[in-house]
Amino acid sequence: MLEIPDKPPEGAQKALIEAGLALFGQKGFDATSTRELAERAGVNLALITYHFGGKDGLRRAVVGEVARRLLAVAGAPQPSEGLTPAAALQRLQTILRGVAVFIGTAPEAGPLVNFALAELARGGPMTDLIYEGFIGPKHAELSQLWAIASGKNADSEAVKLAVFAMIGQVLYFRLGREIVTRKMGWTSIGPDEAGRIADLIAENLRLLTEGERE
Amino acid sequence: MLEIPDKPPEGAQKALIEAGLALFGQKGFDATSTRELAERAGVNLALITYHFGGKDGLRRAVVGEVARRLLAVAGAPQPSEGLTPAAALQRLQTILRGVAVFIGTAPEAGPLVNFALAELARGGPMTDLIYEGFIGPKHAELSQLWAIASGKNADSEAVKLAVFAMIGQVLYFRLGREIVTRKMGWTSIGPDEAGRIADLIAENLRLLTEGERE
DNA sequence: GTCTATAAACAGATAGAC
DNA sequence: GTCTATCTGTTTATAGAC
Repeated sequence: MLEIPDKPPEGAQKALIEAGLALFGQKGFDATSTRELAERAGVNLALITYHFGGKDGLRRAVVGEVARRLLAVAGAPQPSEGLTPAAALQRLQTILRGVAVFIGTAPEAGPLVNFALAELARGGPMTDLIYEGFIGPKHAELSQLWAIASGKNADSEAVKLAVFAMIGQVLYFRLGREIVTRKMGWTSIGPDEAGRIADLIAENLRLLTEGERE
Repeated sequence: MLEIPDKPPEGAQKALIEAGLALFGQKGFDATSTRELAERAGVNLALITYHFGGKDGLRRAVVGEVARRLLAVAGAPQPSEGLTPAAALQRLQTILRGVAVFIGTAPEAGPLVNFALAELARGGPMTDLIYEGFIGPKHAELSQLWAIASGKNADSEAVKLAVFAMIGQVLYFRLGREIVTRKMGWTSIGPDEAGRIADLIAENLRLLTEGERE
């Protein structure tokens, strides 16, 4: 059974997971050899099998670590009952701004998000862990906030789809990072650029939820 | 020099490109062996090297074919001068609805989009071809339409970013297809579901552009 | 252009010493 | 827990017959 670890790993395990996170995210799982992983982690090749049972076991461990970190970035879900529409909108904006700045500027965000997206796109067995541990609860929280802000029902199809569209807006700035920087004439996405992206998304949220309320 | 082919390939080359499109998109480039490619294409293994110079040459050929098909789906850019804001909005909605339905329901869309996104996320040499041949021109057209519909300047940062956010909304419904179907309680994304997604995006476009105009 | 046969390198995994 | 040395299968690429 797959689980999300409570505590960060240590020693050789930590080094291997770190190497897996970087290399899997950058080059993809299949393009990364066990020898590369061991070299990058500074440990012996045989330790992959010893600690994780094999390369695929390391993948599972990396997924668990990804879920753990995403949860930390997104913050624990908070009850949203009793919020006014304006307060719900503000909390939505705060959450998405934090995510936008994180995926735009945090050095470790690139491989982490790339790895998570690749796992999700494949729809393989790792999807479950990422979904149940992170996306499921977070989506529910966002849906409730969106429902309050827009005056609609949290369980309605419109609200659930709207939350997906909102997530897509944020993620594309990581996935299409090459395209974005090129088209915008930026050299990279730093704090300034991530801030402007966050501003746009926050404003879009306001327009969408207020428009829905009328 | 990489080029977008004018005409579809034939014979063994076509069969190999078709196999590459399906397998690269589904399993990823590195996870696909040349033997699988040859078997699926129904041709001899050695023909990959003969026709494309190796596995990586086949990847290039597949990218060219992807760009060719995406161009065909999105349609040739049309001049947008003289359009009223309402007409520009309607054309935006038509284009995005077409793309949403295509990536939601076309059987070949999954591997094709997955492959293109994987290439873009990697930011490797294939990015150039996809960007210059497809995304660049299309983004310019969408920006002009958005500018007219929202009353802003097509070269402004706000408009260019808004177009990226819009593209992200559409793409996530393919990338996160597993998550979407699960969360929505759908068994798959068929014409009905794709239509409802398109409706949402069209409505979002209206709210965003009209909101900006005020 | 297409095939068979094979080369040369690389993959992931493991036995056994320490 | 960590290491060396090695096994076994697979990978891509190619030489050469047809």
